[in-house]
Amino acid sequence: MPVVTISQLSKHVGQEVTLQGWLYHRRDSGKLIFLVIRDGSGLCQCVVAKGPETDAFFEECKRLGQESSLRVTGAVRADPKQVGGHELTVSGVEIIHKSENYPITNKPHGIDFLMKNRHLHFRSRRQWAILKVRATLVDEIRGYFNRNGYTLIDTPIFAPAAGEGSQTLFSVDYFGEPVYLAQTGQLYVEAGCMAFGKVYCFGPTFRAEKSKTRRHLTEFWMVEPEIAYADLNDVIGVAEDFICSIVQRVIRDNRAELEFLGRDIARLETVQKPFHRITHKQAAEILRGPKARELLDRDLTTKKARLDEVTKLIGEKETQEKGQGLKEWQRDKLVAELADLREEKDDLDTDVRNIPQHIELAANFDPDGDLGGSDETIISRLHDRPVFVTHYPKDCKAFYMKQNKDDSSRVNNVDMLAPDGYGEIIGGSQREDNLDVLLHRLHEEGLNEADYEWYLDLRRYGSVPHGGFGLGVERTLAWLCGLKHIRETIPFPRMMGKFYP
RNA sequence: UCCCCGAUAGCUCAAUGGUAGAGCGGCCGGCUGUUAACCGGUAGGUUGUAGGUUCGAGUCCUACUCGGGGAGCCA
Repeated sequence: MPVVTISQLSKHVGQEVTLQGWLYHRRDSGKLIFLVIRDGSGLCQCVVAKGPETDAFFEECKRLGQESSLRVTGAVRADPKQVGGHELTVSGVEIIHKSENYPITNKPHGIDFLMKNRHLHFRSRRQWAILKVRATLVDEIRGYFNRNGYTLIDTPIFAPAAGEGSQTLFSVDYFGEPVYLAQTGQLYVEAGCMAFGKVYCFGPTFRAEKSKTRRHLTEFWMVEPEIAYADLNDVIGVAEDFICSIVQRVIRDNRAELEFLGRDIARLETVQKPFHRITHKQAAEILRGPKARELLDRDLTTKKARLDEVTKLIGEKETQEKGQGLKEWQRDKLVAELADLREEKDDLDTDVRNIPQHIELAANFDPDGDLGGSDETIISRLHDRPVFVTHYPKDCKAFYMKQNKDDSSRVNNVDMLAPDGYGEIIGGSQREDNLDVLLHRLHEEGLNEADYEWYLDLRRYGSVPHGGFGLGVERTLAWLCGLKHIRETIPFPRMMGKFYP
């Protein structure tokens, strides 16, 4: 009997095939058993009817625990009502392993429990869908640069103390000497572009910042292209083209997953060239101006109204839930609705508490300061496409960024803000190619020149204008999938104080 | 580092300071088309830890531990 994957079932309608997978869900009804099988490519309901043909395994199937592994043979039937659109009428079952007491059930679980069971958690549909999109995203990242003449340069993960300066890094004992886990491959990739013209590095990167938010991981993946003979405009052009390419590829290859995740695909389809381009000065004007104020005032009013509404709904549903004579499914529905409402209420509570501060921060925004998280959200929400913000004050940026020739207080850098408040997913710049200016900036930042000798060589031997950017894979994926929390975007998230499993 | 919230059965949650409960999951039984199936039965607890207040603490107070969210910092 041919072994096929569930994703290929449409080619085998009417035929007898074998599936090999795991039991995702089981229901039985006396003389019928419904086995929903998962094989990594999809889900398929397999029906075992009591009869002479199924006698050998019927009773065993009835007791089979969730996530038991098995091979199922049967005739394929198209059935649009079923998950995946097909159903198998079972003629044979081979049980490989009986699983008992699988911890993750079809009822709601808390996030702490799910994260402790992450090694099992990503067997479930939603997590599976997210990680399928991740695989496409990663493939397109590599594909985009490979197609466009970039050479992959792998940069070291053990890095000497000299990084970008201020950030907190993880320290490792390296034969008795302290080294650090790399927080960027950027300086190395600059060396690469002088050898290969256009290069990129792609790998994990590490930050020891004590950030406990839905946007932070301590270990995350970043791709960093670097281009010789490029100015800021060239860098922005590549970033724009690259983002469009990623979005189109994911829409094309993962429409079903995005739909399952409830992502508004039409919203993603609006990601087209050209993106908005504003300078940091223009951003400051927007933040301090009436439009930002109006947006936040409107936000506060609607959120307050919704908070009252949600609070009232919770009260009503709690009363209903305590009432008598409810069917179980009615109670389940209420419990699920209550959980959602309580979560929404928590979010609204924090928003209502934070918005007045955001109003303050925006109104008093320092034109010579960095954009805060709330400022980025305001800017991105006032635009219908991704926004490039350029020319930040040099004091809040890294030493290697190219000083602007018209305004020496600014640098030729760019941050790209994703739509819908997903924040900064790209940060890049043209690099300082003048040795004297670079040395001056290095000293200004209080960095040790000796640590950077090799890097300074790049400006001594054939220095050219060049630049590049870094894109955070997990934040990008959270945006593409419309997720609230970055921890779902990576198979085994590493967060402050968490490294199991 | 700072601020807010939380911890009760394997899981999700209840319990005006007064006898710790329900649903799911497990186990046993019933049902030929179920979709988080349904119906009946059954086992399952040192209420995060340590103190304190009280006749009496899951509930109030203090500290700690762990978790969630946010600020700062960042992709």
